[in-house]
Amino acid sequence: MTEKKENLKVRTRFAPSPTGPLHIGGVRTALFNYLFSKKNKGDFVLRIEDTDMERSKKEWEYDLIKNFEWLQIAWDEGPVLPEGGEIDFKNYKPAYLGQHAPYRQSERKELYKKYLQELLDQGKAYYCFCTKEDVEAQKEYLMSIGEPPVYRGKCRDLTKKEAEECLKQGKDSVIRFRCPVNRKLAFDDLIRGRVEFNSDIMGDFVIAKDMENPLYNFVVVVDDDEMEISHVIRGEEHLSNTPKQLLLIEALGFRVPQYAHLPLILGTDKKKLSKRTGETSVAQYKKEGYLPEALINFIAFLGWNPGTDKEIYSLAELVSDFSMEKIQKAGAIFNIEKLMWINGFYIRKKTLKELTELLLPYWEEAGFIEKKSFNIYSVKETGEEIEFEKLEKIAALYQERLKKLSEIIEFTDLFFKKNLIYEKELLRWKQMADAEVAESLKESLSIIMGLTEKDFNKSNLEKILMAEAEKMANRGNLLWPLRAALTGKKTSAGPAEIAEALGKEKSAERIKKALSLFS
RNA sequence: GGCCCUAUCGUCUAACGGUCAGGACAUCAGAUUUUCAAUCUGGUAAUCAGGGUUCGAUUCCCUGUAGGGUCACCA
Repeated sequence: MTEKKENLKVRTRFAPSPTGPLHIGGVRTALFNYLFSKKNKGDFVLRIEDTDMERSKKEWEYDLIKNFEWLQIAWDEGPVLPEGGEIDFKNYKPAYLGQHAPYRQSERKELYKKYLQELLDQGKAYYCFCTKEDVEAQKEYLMSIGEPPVYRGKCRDLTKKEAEECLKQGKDSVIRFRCPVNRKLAFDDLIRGRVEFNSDIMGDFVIAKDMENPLYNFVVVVDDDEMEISHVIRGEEHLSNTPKQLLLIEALGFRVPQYAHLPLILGTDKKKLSKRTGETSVAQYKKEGYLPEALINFIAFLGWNPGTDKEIYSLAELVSDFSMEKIQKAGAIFNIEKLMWINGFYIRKKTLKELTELLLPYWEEAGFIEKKSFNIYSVKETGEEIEFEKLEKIAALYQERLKKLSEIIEFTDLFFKKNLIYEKELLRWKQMADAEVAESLKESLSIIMGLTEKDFNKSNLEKILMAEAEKMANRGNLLWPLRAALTGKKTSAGPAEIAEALGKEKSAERIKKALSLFS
């Protein structure tokens, strides 16, 4: 039964259930499957496990595909988004790419039925008519005496005739797998090495509610075989499902794939990453302004590393350097600090145009600007027009300050607001007296007014400003009140660059406003 | 509770059985700065415990401890 799929093409799969938003753990599993298959010139398959019709939703399936598109993780086979705009989820059906379509389990029921019937006919599976309550009570009892809580009902000894009789009477039933007694089940996990289980710990588990509703452990085995999956790479939470699947594979006469159980991604509480201990949905990270390349780079390094000091990796580089042997065995805590650092790094790497384009939706979302025509936006609060190049200048000021794109809102509101609201005290640098602050602002104002519209740029401003500032006891005496007047903030980029981005008129206006606080 | 998995700085991790136990993030100090950021320099910081095996264990073995996963008519 341990005949391996050697010499076969490498084929991996990611098989999510569309029961919620795509989460980080899912991305990691998908990523490693993708990397391994690409590294080995193989195929990567996406299969939608929607056998649980109650919990599965097409919206989630759509969300999943959308997010992978954003992450740029592409599959060779599986569902792809239909062309066109609005999605009607009631009738939503993806197109399928590949030889083994459909890739949705809900559309593959005939296949499962065939194998289910086969197991039933061979007596390897049987109908069970025990009530949920009875099974539950038995489990609790077994647990209380320290035995494995497995099904040891009587239905396994029912003759086919008796079973048929019960079926005819319309008794509630499920289909169980006849689990062999005291069988050693071993496999060589690519990450963990040899792992052994005894068949007695699982009892006769349920493989289908009925002929129409097969369950996870059964369908996985059928699909993986039918789709010729060579390597099953999945989270460690599936480790204990493996012996059940091994048994099913044997019963159905399938070939055993190679298994690789990935360490879990942990929350700060060291438990499996969940909503409680940190954001888990990819969509949320996207919304906050994490770049896909940062997320991929970061997630790849959760439980894997190339064995060198290189830490910045594109998806393509990951493919070429990936190796299963370098995968960690222990779980890894999702460390948001490092993600932020990597994200900041990738933000700094963007061209100004790219960055500005990425920021546009955030400014629009915040209600700062509105697109008017190609390259022209209007500032909503003032009605002024602002062209893309100007927005680029603003973006440039914050490129090295951003850790995530959404931060741009709090950084740049000053460019889009009519009036700034701040305390008078903000304008004071160290121990300056009121009169000194006013004097300083007047000096700045005259410098600004002294420049023509044409000469009003960062380098000219900096030259004059610094020359003046040097004359003072402390450069801050000139620079701080000016910067504070222009921005209304404790922290920001330098005054010259802010003034340039703001423009002469607006800069002057802001200084006058600040000055008015001292009269 | 049964079964299974795991264990190096706070975090992610490197180290054919021989290294001053290395790197990155975070942190601290310094340089640069009007502020913040970025950048540069430097520092603090780890082999879970106890037994073996060995000339020599972070590394191999055992026991313990701790953490995690899983025991559905979910996946």
